[in-house]
Amino acid sequence: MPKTIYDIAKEANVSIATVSRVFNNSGSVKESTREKIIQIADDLGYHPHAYAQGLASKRKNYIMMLVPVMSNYFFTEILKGAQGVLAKHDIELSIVNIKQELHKLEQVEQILKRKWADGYLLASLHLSEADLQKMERFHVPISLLDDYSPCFDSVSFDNEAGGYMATSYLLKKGFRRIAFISGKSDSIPLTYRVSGYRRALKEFELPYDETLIISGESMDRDGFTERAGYEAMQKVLNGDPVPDAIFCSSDIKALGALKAMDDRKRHLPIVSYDNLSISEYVGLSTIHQPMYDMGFQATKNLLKRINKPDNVKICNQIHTPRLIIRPSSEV
Amino acid sequence: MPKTIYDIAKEANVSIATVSRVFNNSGSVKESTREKIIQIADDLGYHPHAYAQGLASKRKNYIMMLVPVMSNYFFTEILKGAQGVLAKHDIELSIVNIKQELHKLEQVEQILKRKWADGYLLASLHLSEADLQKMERFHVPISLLDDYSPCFDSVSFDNEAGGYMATSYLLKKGFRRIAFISGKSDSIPLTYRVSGYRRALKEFELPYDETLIISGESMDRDGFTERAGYEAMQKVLNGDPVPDAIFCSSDIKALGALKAMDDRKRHLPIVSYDNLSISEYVGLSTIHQPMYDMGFQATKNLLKRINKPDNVKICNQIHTPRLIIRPSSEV
DNA sequence: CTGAAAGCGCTTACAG
DNA sequence: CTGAAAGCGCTTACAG
Repeated sequence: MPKTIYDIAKEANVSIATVSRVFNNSGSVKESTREKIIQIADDLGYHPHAYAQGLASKRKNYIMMLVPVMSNYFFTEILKGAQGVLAKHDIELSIVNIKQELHKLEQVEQILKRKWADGYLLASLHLSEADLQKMERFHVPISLLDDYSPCFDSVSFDNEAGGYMATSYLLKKGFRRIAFISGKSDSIPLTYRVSGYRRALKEFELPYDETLIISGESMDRDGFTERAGYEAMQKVLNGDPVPDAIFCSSDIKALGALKAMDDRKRHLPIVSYDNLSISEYVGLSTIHQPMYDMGFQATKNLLKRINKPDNVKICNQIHTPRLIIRPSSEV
Repeated sequence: MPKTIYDIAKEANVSIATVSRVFNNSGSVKESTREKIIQIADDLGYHPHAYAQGLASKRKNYIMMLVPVMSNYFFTEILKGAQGVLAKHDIELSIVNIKQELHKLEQVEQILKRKWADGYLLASLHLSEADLQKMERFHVPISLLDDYSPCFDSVSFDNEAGGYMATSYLLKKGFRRIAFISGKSDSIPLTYRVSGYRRALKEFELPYDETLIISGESMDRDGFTERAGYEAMQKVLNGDPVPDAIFCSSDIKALGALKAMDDRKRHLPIVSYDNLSISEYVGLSTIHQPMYDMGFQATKNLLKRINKPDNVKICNQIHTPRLIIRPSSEV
């Protein structure tokens, strides 16, 4: 039932090679026959089969983006950045969700192996360096986003700087006991944020007290949920003495933390992380990261790598975040 | 460089047919040769090429989900539902973002034509019935989610009932002038919600006043943004007289509306729509829709349709939403 | 249990 | 400007 290149060729009295050429704008085809072929293809509803093209040509004009939990609210911005680049290239993009629970590496390998796409954007996957190195044997273009590796193009954030900025802001306002609402303890970005937090403390000649690093119990989505933030904040408020201020590792958790404070009628200044669009509306001070630009850059890197797999030298970009002050820290 | 089925066959001293059989668990293969082949494939890092398999077998074990703006926060739940079904089937799922700005139909057709997947899940696309009918000529399994059509399997919500529930709840509490914060006026779900709103008014023998249907100016993401909600709420508060209560078409907009009220220090009871996870934490009364179940059902429908394209009769499921009361409506 | 061979729907040198 | 033909990496009757 679906038409093939043969149907079109027969109808137009040309060889399939000619039909192929008009659909690829490759080789020169007489204008009149080109028009005839386009016309016939339209009438018959013909469109080249993606798999046949991919198999025959090695070029798929298709890239895949692998991301954990789609709920990363800032993901929308990354996506827009990617689409900003792709719009002019006639390349399709699809997104594959990598589940947190299972072994991430296996899921990623599973996709790469099957040769679905010309290249892959790995976003916020936070694989270990060792795992990332294993990706090299697939010899497929890969571009990292919100992750760093010396072996791949990457666009990442300076999480240490973010942690430092948030913490030193609170310190400068005179707060001394600053709790850090954390998450899964082996999270790479969180580790860096804690480093920044410690550096700020050190600058103020304050001791690092690890009992101030606090997480909730809920661990779905790596503890990046309102509930986990709520639980963590309850612990904070049970502290003796109660801390002076909070640095929270994500806006979503901060929402939970705010509610915990409301419920206990006890309000501590809080700075969080991500600058989701909702944060402006709940008045949350937070660390902003340029997600759109990241998506844009990472996609550009990938295209470059697809076009010249080896000629381009590895490009590692690091973006510095920005502190945004809103009422939540001005209590 | 990448290995093919021929490399494995040669190494194992068998034909490619045999290798193919072990990778498909089809046909019987002597246990010892099966093991040998698996072993060799592992050593050489062989994995079947998705495109070659798809082209040769017609079966791709791949489905695509087409969705507008990924930012639909409730999308996570739908995705989990879909994954719940797929987990046992060894079928891969990817997500393609359909941009709102451009002609949606063309984008969808572009994907369907290329025969990427065994079937497609169209979620919240809200294409017109006429557009949906055009999809039939691709003869490809399609399952609708948050949309209805007599021509395709679908799982949808009763938006009219949702509008009715929210409105009549406010009416029962004694409020009489109820504003509806809307969005893009041609939105199909919004049209139904307004119908429900009107039905509730009628039951209370109140006139329908279309000046109470209010939208913001911002129209990105079809007006489903905090900003649009903020703008709309400003208009509401400028009303003369100011309405007694608000029915808001989405939680995200309600966040903007709440801020507008805070800024004006004027608090009206509000019920909104979606029950995002954040809503619990900001205390928003809202209409809940069973997103996980929907994702689950729609995916089941799709698999059924893929396996028996014609034998299964079209299944249209409609879910009734549920009102959740929280502080925002209890002012 | 296994192999030879045709076929899936394209692309792309090569030759003219 | 155009065609014949080989090839991309698989699957699947068919035959044994």
